[in-house]
Amino acid sequence: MFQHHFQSQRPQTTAHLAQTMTLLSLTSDELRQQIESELASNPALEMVEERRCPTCRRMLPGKSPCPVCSQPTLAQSDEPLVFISPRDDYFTVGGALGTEDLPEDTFSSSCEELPEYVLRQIAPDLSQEDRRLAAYLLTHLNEDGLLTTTLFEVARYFHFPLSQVERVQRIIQRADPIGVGSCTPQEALLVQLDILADANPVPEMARRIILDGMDLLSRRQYSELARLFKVSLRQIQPAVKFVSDNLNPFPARSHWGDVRQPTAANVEVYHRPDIIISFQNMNENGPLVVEIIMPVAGTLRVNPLFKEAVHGSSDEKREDWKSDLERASLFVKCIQQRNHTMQRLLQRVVSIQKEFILRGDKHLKPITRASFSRELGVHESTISRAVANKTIQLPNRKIIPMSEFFDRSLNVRTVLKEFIEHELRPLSDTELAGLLEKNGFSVARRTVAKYRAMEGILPAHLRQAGAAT
DNA sequence: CTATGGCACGGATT
DNA sequence: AATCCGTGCCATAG
Repeated sequence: MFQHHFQSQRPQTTAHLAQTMTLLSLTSDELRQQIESELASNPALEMVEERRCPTCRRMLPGKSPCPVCSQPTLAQSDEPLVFISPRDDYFTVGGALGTEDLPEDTFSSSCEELPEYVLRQIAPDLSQEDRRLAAYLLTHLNEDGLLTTTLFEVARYFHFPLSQVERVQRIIQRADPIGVGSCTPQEALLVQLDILADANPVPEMARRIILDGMDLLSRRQYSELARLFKVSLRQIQPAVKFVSDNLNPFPARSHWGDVRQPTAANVEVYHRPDIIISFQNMNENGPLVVEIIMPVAGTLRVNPLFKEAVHGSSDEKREDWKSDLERASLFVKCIQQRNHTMQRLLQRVVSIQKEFILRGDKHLKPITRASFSRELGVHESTISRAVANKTIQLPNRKIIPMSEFFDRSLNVRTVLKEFIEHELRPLSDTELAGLLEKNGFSVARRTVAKYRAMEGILPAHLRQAGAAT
């Protein structure tokens, strides 16, 4: 039914469908490459710059007010606000379109708002002069929230004494993503540790392993670490756990992978999300704003002048150009199709998983891709493609793979973890299964065991009793 | 006998 | 069509 409508509305070839499918499965970064190469090879395509929001620099299609920071409009609807957001952060840094040669960590969309966010927190406490300094420092952060220049450079640039720069840096480091503006991950950890130490007891080993064992720590070579300090593995264990649980060497980055067992290789860390969810106007009670990133400097369209010219001319080139036109319009349609699908998908997903987004893992509703495909009237595989390989940034700056929205067991695992954390005596898997059952999660005993393993929790007889946090 | 981990089957996902 | 994930069944450890 909808399928028919869908196809008759767009009487395209199978090529169209195929291309849309391909585009759908691309991440924003890959999409950028696609668009760039298409743009370069096809003269009929052009990019039109959009108007920018004066405050947040987002590009706004049409004349709509900025959906992210416009205060008054947009009623308090419960529905999330989903829109396509062209972001050219990737380009402005390098100046040119080819940014391939830029180092990985030059910039990222996720840190665009960070400087402003931090500055807003600390600005009231700063003098005019320091504010300028802070602003400068904050524009030299990489995507991890670490400084890309040295304090010395900055001091020289401003002709300020180094001590002054250091003072401002210290203030920045204590602002919200604690440790932001540090020069190294190590420094960030130390700052975080200091701040935590004010309020809570911290393992005395923690400071030492960060200070002298940073190298080994980051490579998770704990036994080496123990040897370095001439203590047993058991003795440094609490400190290591403390550090990995509570500290984050990349202040702007959501999570530091999962620091569990020494499970061999590096854990994947995400940056440059494909989708960003935030609160409208940073208001925690406001509606959610969902940006689907289009990593280009505007909107793509068929160049009307080119079209005109082709119709007018009778060159022998005319046939070539006609095919260019054809291809261009096809490409644009595909992009639009992609965006449309993403938009509808996100609208629904965010609306359903709002609790999860706001309150955390426990509230994830186990939904399936299949149910969405029915709801949106598209094929299952369409949803799969749209979800696969994409990452999404939550309002709390965590970046998670989009597939997490469809994790069938995350909520159960989280609750399970809580039970085990709060248990008074080590509960067996069977008991845990029963406990979960009572709370509305019906899982087999065998599955409890699997989840435990997934979370790196030891079996009951190896856990020590009465672990209260 | 109880608690767990290994293997394999069926449905969901890709 | 190939792969992943939750579960049931069974062997093994305590």
